[in-house]
Amino acid sequence: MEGGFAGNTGPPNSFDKSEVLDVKPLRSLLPVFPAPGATNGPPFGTAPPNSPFPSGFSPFFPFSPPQGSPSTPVINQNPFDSTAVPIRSFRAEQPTSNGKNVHSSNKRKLAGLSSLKKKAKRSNVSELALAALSNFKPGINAVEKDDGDRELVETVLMRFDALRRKVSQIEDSKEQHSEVFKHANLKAGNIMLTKGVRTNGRKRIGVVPGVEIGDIFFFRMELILVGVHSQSMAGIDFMPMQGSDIEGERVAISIVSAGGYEDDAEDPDVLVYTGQGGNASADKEASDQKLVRGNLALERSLHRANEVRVIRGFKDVTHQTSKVYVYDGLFKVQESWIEKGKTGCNMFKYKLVRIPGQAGAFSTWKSIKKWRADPSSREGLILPDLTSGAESTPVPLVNEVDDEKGPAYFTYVSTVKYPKSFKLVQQPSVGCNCSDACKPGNSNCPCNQKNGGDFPYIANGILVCRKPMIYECGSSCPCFRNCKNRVSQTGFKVRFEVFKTRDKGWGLRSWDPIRAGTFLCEYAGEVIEKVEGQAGEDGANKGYVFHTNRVYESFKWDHETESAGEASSNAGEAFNIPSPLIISSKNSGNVARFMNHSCSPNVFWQPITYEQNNEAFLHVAFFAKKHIPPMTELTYDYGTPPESVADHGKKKCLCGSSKCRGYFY
DNA sequence: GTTTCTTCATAGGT
DNA sequence: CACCTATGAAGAAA
Repeated sequence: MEGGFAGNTGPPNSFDKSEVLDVKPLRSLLPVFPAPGATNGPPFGTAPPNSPFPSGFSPFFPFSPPQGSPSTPVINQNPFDSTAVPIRSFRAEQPTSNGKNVHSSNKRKLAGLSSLKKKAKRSNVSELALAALSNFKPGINAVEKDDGDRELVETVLMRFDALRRKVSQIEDSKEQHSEVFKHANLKAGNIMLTKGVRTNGRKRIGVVPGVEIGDIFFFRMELILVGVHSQSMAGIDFMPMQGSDIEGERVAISIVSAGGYEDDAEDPDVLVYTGQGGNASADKEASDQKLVRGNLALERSLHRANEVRVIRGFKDVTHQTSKVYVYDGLFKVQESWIEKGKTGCNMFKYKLVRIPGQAGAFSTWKSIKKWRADPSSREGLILPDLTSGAESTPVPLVNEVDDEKGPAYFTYVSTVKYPKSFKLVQQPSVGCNCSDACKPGNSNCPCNQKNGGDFPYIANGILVCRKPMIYECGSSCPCFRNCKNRVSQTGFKVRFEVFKTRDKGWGLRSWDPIRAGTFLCEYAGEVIEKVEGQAGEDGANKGYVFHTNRVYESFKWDHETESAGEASSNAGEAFNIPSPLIISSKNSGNVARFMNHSCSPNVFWQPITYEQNNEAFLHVAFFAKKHIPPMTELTYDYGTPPESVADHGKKKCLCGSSKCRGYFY
């Protein structure tokens, strides 16, 4: 995969580095850290117990609500309550004809200017929009900035991504090639750092509180924000060695291996990492690497035997152009040597060995890669595709825990079916006039207008924020099937797996790493009338029902600015459902029927409508609440019945979160 | 304190 | 997709 060269797990030429490079001799170092005999007892406070996979999540703490605001109503009957900042109504300036050349020739000069001057060059529009987005309460104190925990890490990551999605949405709505900010992730990261919304900002050796092995990231900025690796591009992060008697001694504390150099990562427990520098660039030829900066720090870490965090980066299978990073735990540098790289220049090599006893992360990814290539190699496989081809992506059925051969019989259907008699509560709406695909910035597009002017999705079908209702393009829209406003109706793209859980029956998880905001699937099944007079509210459908009229715990997912208004700021995350909907997946359904309940879930639902054959139908769509590592069980909050319908219908909850309500329905 | 330098980024193009 | 290039920001070093 990484094209590593075979057999390079040892030093082929152990010649003295000081002969090749003019460096201070390192052998004067005394191995004072750590204490002898203490090398094999790393603190595994973050390792999930009793599970080969990252085990889910600590309680999710939503963003702090505005001071004194009342608790959020869950059902909001006013669809236009949302007071989002109206940034999309602006139109970007046209670029100058030779804007590109001017820009590049000014590059050198601009580099030295203050950010203020650079900003002044941008259009007022972008500045206004960004200023509006920057106007939020940091909600993080000095202690939390220095040292985090699981809640803080999750909150910071979710707030970053909410902001990034919003910046990206603004970027998408601009005219093409207009002179606006690019790189939504950098802009969002910059705002977060400027406002001090970060955690674990104090550098440290070893475990980062709240960051667990197997956690995934989609931007280098995210690594900085939670203190895993505080270099925005460089692969080696280091810090001063405390108590060192050597002037300016620095040890490596984390490295990123992401394909930038010829690393050897065949063995999950051994990483042969290439030092930094020596690459050819626009103004420079390839050269020998020097024993400075990160390389020197790694050399010191070899002598000091300190723990080094390893983050591995891969091409994201679902978004070919971008990368996904996995925190793979603690390693130690075991040896180093110099060898000639492909350019013929000397490269430093560092052999890092994984400290034993840690939960698997990269090893899980390697297994998945094998299953992808040969699905029949999946351990415990019962059925290669339980959808029988109904979905474009197969869904294997596996059981690795007991002898059960599968769930009770049901018919697989990919979408929700309304009975003929169903009384439509929504008028069919007019389609758009967009010829090929609806454009995010087109304020004349009726589909955009129905969505309140904001295009609901950014690239790759990522949801920007929750809405009272999302209106996708329907069959009367002339735009093509691949219009970006048809995310939920084109079927799921995630490589799911239905598996037998240890204590909750069958469950759902994914082979793919999932970004926050990713559309997962809809809740398929038959729309039914309320069943009266039977045990529990669902009667014979019990356990396989979705109700839109249950009480769902409110949570904050969107980026929230102070200017959005105190009183109604949460209203945008309540729903506007014209009339309650009950879907049963008892007899027929899709993968959603296997999703279990959790009181701190990683998935949420969102109502969506689009029209088919001149009738508008409501769909229940599921989206990822946060980044979800592969093989992590997918769960959503089942909610509670509006009245205490039947206490005997409740079940003991096994979600295990500290926010667990004890029961679910 | 300020500026320059280095860096296993990204996104969008061909 | 394998490569190209424009844009770009953090932190260390100067």
